[in-house]
Amino acid sequence: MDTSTSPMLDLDPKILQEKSDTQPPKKRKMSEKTVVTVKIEENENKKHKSEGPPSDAWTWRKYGQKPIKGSPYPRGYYRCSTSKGCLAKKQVERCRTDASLLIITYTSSHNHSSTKELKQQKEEQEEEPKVETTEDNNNLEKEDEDGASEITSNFHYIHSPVKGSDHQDIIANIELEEEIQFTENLENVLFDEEDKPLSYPHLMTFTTHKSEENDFYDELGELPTSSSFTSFMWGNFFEDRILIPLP
DNA sequence: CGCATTTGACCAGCGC
DNA sequence: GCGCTGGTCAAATGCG
Repeated sequence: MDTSTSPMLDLDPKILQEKSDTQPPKKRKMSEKTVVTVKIEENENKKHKSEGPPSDAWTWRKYGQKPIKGSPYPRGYYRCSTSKGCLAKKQVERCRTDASLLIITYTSSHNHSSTKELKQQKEEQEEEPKVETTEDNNNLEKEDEDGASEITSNFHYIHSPVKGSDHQDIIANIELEEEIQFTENLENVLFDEEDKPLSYPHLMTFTTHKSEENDFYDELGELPTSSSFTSFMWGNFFEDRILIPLP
């Protein structure tokens, strides 16, 4: 990893788009990366396990997994399968020294709306021609404004200004400051306009199926394949993401 | 039967 | 130039 990436970079999604378009597709040195650290509190000890399958937001298809040097945990490679031509990808790995931390690296951006958004748009169009743009930003912001609930999720979301290989230090530093903020964001995103919970049942204490899978991952040190919570991350992504252009 | 996941092989960038 | 490592591909397998 690079030790020279700056955490304070342009956050304009438009710039992201432009850069992505002009950058040649290289295997490494991707044009933009957004790194998000997710803290998974396992105090319930796999009891809540809950990784419900993705439904509302984007769906991700796993296309690879590789053991990462220096980390006991493998890194999973996911591609957005919501839309055929979507270039969005993400990498999910566990923090080397703290298995309760997931480091999610997003690459590229979605060129489509999430299924949830599509549904929302459709409903809006049918019921009432709201004067509202269909841009991702607006939709996501709208979500953010709605529904504050008291969900204290089992995840804490932490933005990580990627720096070097030592995520731990960074995480330790930013966790206290940003945890609160992310908890708030999470609460907001978890609900849509009607205060109905969105597709993050696993974030709540509700128990759904797929629990065995989570167990399996926990035991093997694998990464949760559930994409719903990372889909949520995309929601926050547009507001708080950190772009990390590589040199 | 179709789709998602798994997993080993392959390819290419990067550092020495 | 070579070796290492990360990232992607694709066949096999599993699941709904």
